[in-house]
Amino acid sequence: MLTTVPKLATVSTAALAHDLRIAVTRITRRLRHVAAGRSVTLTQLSALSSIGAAGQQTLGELAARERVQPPSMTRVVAGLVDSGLVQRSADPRDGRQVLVDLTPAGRALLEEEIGAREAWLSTRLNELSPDEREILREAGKIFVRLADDE
Amino acid sequence: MLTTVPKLATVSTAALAHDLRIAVTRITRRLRHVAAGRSVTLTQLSALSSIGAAGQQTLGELAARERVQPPSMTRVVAGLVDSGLVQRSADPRDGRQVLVDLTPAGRALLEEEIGAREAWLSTRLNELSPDEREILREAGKIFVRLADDE
DNA sequence: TATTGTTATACTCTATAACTATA
DNA sequence: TATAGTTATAGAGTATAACAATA
Repeated sequence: MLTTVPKLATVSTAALAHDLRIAVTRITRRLRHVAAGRSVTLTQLSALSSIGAAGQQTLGELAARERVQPPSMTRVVAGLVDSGLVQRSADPRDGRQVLVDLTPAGRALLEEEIGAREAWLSTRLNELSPDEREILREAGKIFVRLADDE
Repeated sequence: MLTTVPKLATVSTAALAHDLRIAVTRITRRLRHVAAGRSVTLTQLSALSSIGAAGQQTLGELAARERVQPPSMTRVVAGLVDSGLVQRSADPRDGRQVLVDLTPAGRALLEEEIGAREAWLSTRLNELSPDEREILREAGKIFVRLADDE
């Protein structure tokens, strides 16, 4: 069951918001649980993905892209550097800034992660109908748009 | 941008899984940020919602329903009890068990939260098209189903 | 003086292991 | 001995405040 007041769910945006909060909370819990024990955490994977998508960038840019505060990103990057997946270098033009980029190992892991068809979520998605997958594909785009909203 | 390898996103389930992980990570981050400073956290709201939906139940049942381990639920419930939103009582038939239920304040808060049209997510959802809201409604159902999957 | 990033600290969320109370 | 829940502890994820280095 998705909501405490099922009838509202079909008519009210506020109820949809409530249902979505619960749904997102639960799926996140499950994804983090499944991710436990893997080589990178969900947060690290998200950062890795952003670096892969946008290429070498400053830590501040990466924090903004990931919508976290700089101190949080400092910690995430430190973990990735420790794992050999990301490298830091000084910005030759501005000594205050730190440039981050994927190492070859980081790029390999990112691609392996994308291609990991045996992953829990991939398996579950394969059990869905094409229509349901299309819904999730569109929902993912909307979520990212909402998350990026000012 | 949703993925590092946009072309794959339209053809591969694995890539969809990756995109969804990122999307869910980001929207969760945003929702938690928006929730900060409110009276209950997302986790507490989720538990409150489960108690509201299923009524008085044991702590173990609630933990199972929320898909967390009992120690985690002990802490969540302790916070809710401290806030006066949930009450605990001994099960008269089995002294080992603890029954939890909403207090009137808990029920009121849950309903207020559901009806909080001014909330960030509600506002954003209202800016979407009806079709987009329908996608999110369906996606929410699928997420809950996936999260409950064995 | 303003900006970039780091360190220190704290709070939420969750887990496993060890323990207590009851059955 | 088995079960329900709690306590102790730990790790991930995030934040704000204070600081250092550079511009």
